[in-house]
Amino acid sequence: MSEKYESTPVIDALSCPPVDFYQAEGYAPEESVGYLMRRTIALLAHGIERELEPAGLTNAQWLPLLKLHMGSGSTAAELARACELDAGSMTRLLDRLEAKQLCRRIRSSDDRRVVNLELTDAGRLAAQEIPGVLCKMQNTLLAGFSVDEWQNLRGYLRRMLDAAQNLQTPTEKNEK
Amino acid sequence: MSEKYESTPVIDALSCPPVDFYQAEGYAPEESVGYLMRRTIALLAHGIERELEPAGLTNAQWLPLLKLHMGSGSTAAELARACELDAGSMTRLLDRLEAKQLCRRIRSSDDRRVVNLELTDAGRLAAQEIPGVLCKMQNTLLAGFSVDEWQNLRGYLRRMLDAAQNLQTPTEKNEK
DNA sequence: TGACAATTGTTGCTTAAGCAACTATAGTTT
DNA sequence: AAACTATAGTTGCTTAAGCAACAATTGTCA
Repeated sequence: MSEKYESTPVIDALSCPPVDFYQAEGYAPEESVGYLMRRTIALLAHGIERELEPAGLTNAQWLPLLKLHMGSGSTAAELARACELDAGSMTRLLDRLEAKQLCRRIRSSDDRRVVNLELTDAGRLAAQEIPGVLCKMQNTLLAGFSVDEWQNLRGYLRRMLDAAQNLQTPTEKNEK
Repeated sequence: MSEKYESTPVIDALSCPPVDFYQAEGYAPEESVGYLMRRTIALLAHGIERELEPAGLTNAQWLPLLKLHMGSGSTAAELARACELDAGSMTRLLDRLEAKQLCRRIRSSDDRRVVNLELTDAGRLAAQEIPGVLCKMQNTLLAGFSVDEWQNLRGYLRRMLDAAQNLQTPTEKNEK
């Protein structure tokens, strides 16, 4: 994968030529899309955490609580998968949520391995605040954007995310 | 700088009307720009970590080492600021870097509070690998993008980051 | 039925970030 | 000079994520 421009690069209307946007020599990190996204997400997360602090939720806790509220997973394992989180981390996260009286653990009777999860009234109340905060914060980020710009942006992000997914295992050529 | 749309909101060709892109009712998290960016950054970080593992660097460690190599800070406090990191975290991060023989701590003689930092030969070698990996990974994310699209994207991200910065203290109206 | 495999949840370990308290040193003010 | 203020670095605490090991189940297949 060393030679990027082998032989004659075919440039026509359909195939976009492979562009190297960033190069190791003279690389300025603080101008890269990675840096910009990273900083933006960090500030966004910080803002969300501050808004949800009165509800007793930390940055790590609002996603599981929201997923629980939306019904995307009613057991610990399901919830961990839905949040793309380690099972061990989920155990301890649930410890903290339970300590705050936001949810309950109930051993299942038909499958005695699984723990069913239930929101408490306080948990439901806290969960209801989450979408509003997420929307408000994101609308703030997009202040001044036109609908077209917003759709362009989402398209770009979608494409990058798709590319990032293939980035996990870049060389799976050795499977038949 | 607080009131953007004072009195009667003027909507003409220049000022874009305030659009609420997201609303609490029927909010679908997995389609929002926040979610897309978060996932992309997570996968990107994962990929970078995997690429830098042979160099003995974790995700938390490559930025300080790079900053050190670029000369953006030669003391612990400076480096912490450059990486937007807590001073206490920096202490322990340096503990680990030093344990891996990637950098050295040297007490300054003119200001006996400060600790000057130096890369070891191994540290310099590891640091040199970082920009290439960052570029390669980001170019992968942007595969298929035209230069125009890339510049549009950067513009959008810039604008969001600027908005996110003001999001830190949304109501600083109470200072004279 | 009995051996093996898979799943679920838990716990211990390391890395890591943020906050508060603390010491040591340096600079500033009266 | 003495008092204060600020800065630099460290350490203890909590929250947190990922990994490996483990026990308790459940499912599968010979």
